[in-house]
Amino acid sequence: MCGALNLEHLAFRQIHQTAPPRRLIYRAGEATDDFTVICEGWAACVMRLADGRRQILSFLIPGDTVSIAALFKGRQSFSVQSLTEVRYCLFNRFELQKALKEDGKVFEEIVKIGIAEKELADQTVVSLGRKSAAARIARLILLLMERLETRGAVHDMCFHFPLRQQHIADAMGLTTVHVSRVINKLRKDGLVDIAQRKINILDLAGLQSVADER
Amino acid sequence: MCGALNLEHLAFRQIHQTAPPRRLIYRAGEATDDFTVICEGWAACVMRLADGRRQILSFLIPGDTVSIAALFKGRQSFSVQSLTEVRYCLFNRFELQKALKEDGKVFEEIVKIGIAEKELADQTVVSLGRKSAAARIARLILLLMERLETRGAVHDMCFHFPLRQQHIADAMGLTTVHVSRVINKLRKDGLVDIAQRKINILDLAGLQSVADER
DNA sequence: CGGAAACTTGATCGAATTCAAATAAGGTGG
DNA sequence: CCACCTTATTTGAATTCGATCAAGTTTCCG
Repeated sequence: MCGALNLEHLAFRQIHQTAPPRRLIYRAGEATDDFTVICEGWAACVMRLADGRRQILSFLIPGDTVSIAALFKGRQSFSVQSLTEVRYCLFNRFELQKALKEDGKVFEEIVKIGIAEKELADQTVVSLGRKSAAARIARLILLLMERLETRGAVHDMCFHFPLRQQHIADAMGLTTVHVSRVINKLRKDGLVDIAQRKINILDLAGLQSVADER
Repeated sequence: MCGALNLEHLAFRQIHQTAPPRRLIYRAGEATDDFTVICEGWAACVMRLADGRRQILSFLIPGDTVSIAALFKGRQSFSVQSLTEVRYCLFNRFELQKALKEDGKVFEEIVKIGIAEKELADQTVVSLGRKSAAARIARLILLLMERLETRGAVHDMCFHFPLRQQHIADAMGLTTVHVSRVINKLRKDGLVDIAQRKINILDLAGLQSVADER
């Protein structure tokens, strides 16, 4: 099962691969003819700065394609790293390009994914530009929940949540120290329970109102 | 002349329009069958928050298309506002969709623009997430210069720069007060000269090194 | 010329960072 | 299964970058 991108019915060459946690799956700038879909586990698109700090552009969950840009450019400006053990599959980008020109369904699918990528990036810009640390983290959790829900990975307001505080910090432009403080506040306020790589949303409305704060 | 997107050779219905400064060209969420290209002047893609504050997602300069998403979805999550007087032209999105399926050149053109949109958004995320106010502003100026250069709008390190400090603040997640202080610092350090809606880059290397700071 | 919008400047405040250490959680080899 | 070592998380104190508040001043237009 490959979730969001439905390519099984096409007789594509698919190469299935597995990576352990914290493995570089793709190095920024490298040429590649692979188009990657995450089948299992979590990964992240990461921009590394000159001084060694990182900015995580997005988290990839099962069903996510890494980037439509790779499909047409064969190259990306960010790296991709596994967060958990990840199973992913590679399509040849030229085969897929050919297919999307011949099959309107595939074309639409790819367009939809590209648009979603951009909309997610825009949401991130709004978070980083105009939201407090607490609101950013609440938004991140809610957005991940939404995306996981469409893939049937949320049950009773609970879902697998393998992000370290370092990942949240690198995605939301914060430090781990501050992420720790904010998450503990969310805990004390009875909004979420995070433990053992799982999250339980205890008060959805409350979390949403934190996300809507400035 | 429509700059980046070359559609003149196609016999499209084009509707040319003009908007005075500070006019809403498109309201977030509205359905439309127009695909918009900026021909002259500057505009901005704007996300409005519940409390009235704004986040500018990107600036549009001559030759820019407003958004590839509009082409396929007929709807966007952000508004578009003119900053200066703007001349823009509207294509019918269905005609253009048809054309890009028939003409590989148009298809490639559109794909390239879509990828550039996403890469620009990613750069903004890095700025907002991990850069100081000075570095953000320096990066913004340099990025705008790059884009304007490809359109031949930079001469002797000078270009038209109609952004108010409020625009810079709304794009870079800052306040106007702080933007003023930072810009004056850049001035005092002899890096740039901004006056009369024009900018002159006095010390490119210096500005770049500010942009590369944390 | 007059009024509004944009910019500047100073003083104060506050959210998030930095620095430093302690504690907890996880993973590994014996 | 435990001892050990590494990686995460938590907590406190001090600092800082940028926000806020509050006037001035300048620029821009009609």
